[in-house]
Amino acid sequence: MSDEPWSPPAVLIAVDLVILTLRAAELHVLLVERGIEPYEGAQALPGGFLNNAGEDIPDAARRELQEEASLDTSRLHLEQLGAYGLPGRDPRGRVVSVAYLAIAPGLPDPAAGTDAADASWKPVEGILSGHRKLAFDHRQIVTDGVERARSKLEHSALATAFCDRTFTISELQQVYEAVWGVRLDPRNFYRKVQGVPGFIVPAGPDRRSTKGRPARLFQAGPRNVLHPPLIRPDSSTTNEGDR
Amino acid sequence: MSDEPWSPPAVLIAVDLVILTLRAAELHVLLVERGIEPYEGAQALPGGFLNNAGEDIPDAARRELQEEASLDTSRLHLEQLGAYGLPGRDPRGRVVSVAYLAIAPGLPDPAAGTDAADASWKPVEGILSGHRKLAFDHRQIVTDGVERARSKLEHSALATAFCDRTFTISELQQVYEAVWGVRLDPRNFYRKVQGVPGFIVPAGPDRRSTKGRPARLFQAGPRNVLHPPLIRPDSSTTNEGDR
DNA sequence: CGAATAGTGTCTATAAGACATTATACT
DNA sequence: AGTATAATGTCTTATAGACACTATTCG
Repeated sequence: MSDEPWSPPAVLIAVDLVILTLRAAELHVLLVERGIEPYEGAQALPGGFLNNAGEDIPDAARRELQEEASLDTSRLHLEQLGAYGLPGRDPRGRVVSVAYLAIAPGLPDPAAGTDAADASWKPVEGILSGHRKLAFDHRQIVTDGVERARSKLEHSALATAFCDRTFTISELQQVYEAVWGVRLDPRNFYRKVQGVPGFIVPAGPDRRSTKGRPARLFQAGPRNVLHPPLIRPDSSTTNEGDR
Repeated sequence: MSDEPWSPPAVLIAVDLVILTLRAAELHVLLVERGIEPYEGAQALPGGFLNNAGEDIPDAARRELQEEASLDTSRLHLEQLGAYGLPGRDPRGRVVSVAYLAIAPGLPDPAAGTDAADASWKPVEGILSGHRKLAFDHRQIVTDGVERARSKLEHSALATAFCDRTFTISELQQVYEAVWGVRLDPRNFYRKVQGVPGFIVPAGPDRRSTKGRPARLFQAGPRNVLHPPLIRPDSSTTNEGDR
C-alpha cells in the first residue's frame, strides 16, 4: 500500500441545469433539442462541458445557460443538486455531471431565430411520468430537482423566485399549488404566509387590478428560512428511501 | 458557434467521506492523517481518487472507507453531499471531489498497528469553530455534512443509524441532543418519538439494566420518512442563505 | 429507604384546517 | 344590482412545550 507509480483516471466534467418555471399554473422545465450525437434530436437539459481546466463549475452553469437559452443568469437563484457520474451514462466516455437547480419567474417562449431557438419549456408532468423521454439520465436529474424544489418550498422563501419582483399572495399560492401539485385553502394560506416574519413584505402602496378587488402587492422579504415552515399536506404517507 | 475541433478539459475525480458517529455524547467525525503531499501530516477526511475510469463513485467511496479506516461499509448508510470543484482546491491540479455522508454507530478507536492506525475520531466542534485545521476544503465539507445530518434528523429515521441495532429511547434522544447541540425534554421526546408510526418498533420482550429502572429496547422501524417530523428547536431564528 | 433512571399524565399556548363573512373593484 | 376576487374572522382539533407524578431497579 505504498505509493505506486500510478495515476488516477481523468474524466470529463459537465454541468446540467434544471430550470423550473411556472406557465399556465403548471410547473415547466427548460429543455433543449440536442444538435449533435449522442442523443441527437432528443430533448435534454441545457448543459455542457467545462470550458477549460480553470473554469469554476457554477460559472460554467451560468455560461451554458446563457449560451443555450439566452437567459439572464444574473437574477437567477442557482443551487447545486449533486453529481451524477454513473459509468456508462454518457456513451462518449466517463463523464461526471454536476447538476444545478434554478428557479425562474414566468418567461416567454424562447424566440425563434435566436441561438436559443431549440430551447423550450415543457411540463414536468410528462417527464416525471415517463411519457416524455430525455437524453442521458436527465429524467432522474429532473426528478431530483423537482423534489428538491418541493422540499425547499417548505423551509425557504424559494417560492418568491418563481414570481416577478412584486406579486400578490394568490400568485404566491399558485406557486405552491403548482409545485406541490395540491390545492390549498386561500384563507389559511393567506394567514400562514402573513404569519411568517420576513417572508414577504408589502411593496409600495400600489395595487393591481384585473377583475375583482385589487390585491396588495408584495415582494420577497429579508428572511430566507421560514419560521414556522409551510408544511405541505401529507401526500398520503408514502414511504420513501434515499436515492 | 459551430463545433470547433475542441475537446473539454479532463479533471480528476476524488471522493471524500464525512463519517459521523457519537462518542461520549458528542458528535465526532473520522479523520485521517495524510501521509503524502500535499498537506502531508495534516488531518483530512478519508477519501481518494477513483481507481479506474470504470469505477462507480459510491463504490469508490466504500472502497476508500475500507482501505483508510477498515470500516465495515456494508451496514453503513451512505448519501451524497455534493460535488466540490473549486479551481485551486487541490494544488496538484483540477480535482472535483464528490463528498458522501455516512453515519456509524459508536465504534472503538481504530486499533494501532492496522492499516487504519492513522485514522481517528475527532469532535466536530473544534472543526466547525475553526480551532482544528483540515486539509483542502474539508472544513467546508464537514460543515455541510453536519448540517445535512441535522436537517435529516428532522424528517428521516437517520438517528437510528447512530445507534446499535437495538437501543433505548434515551439513547435515541442523546443522538438528537448531540447532533442538534440542544437539550430536549425526555418526556416530550418520548411522547413524540412514540407518536411517529413506524419510526421505532419494540425489539423483543427483553430489557437492559444499568442503574435505574430497566429501559425497553427498540429497533429501527420500517418507515424512513417521519410523519409528523421532529422539529428541532428554533436556533434563535438565524437567517441563512444557500451555500 | 434513597438514589437513579424509565415511563405516564396533565395543562396551556400555539398552529392547522374547515368554513362564513365582509370588502372593493369591475360591468 | 350582479359578479368576481381579495381580505378577515371564527371555531374546532391537533400538536408543542412546560412540568408533576408514578414505576422499577439497585445498593
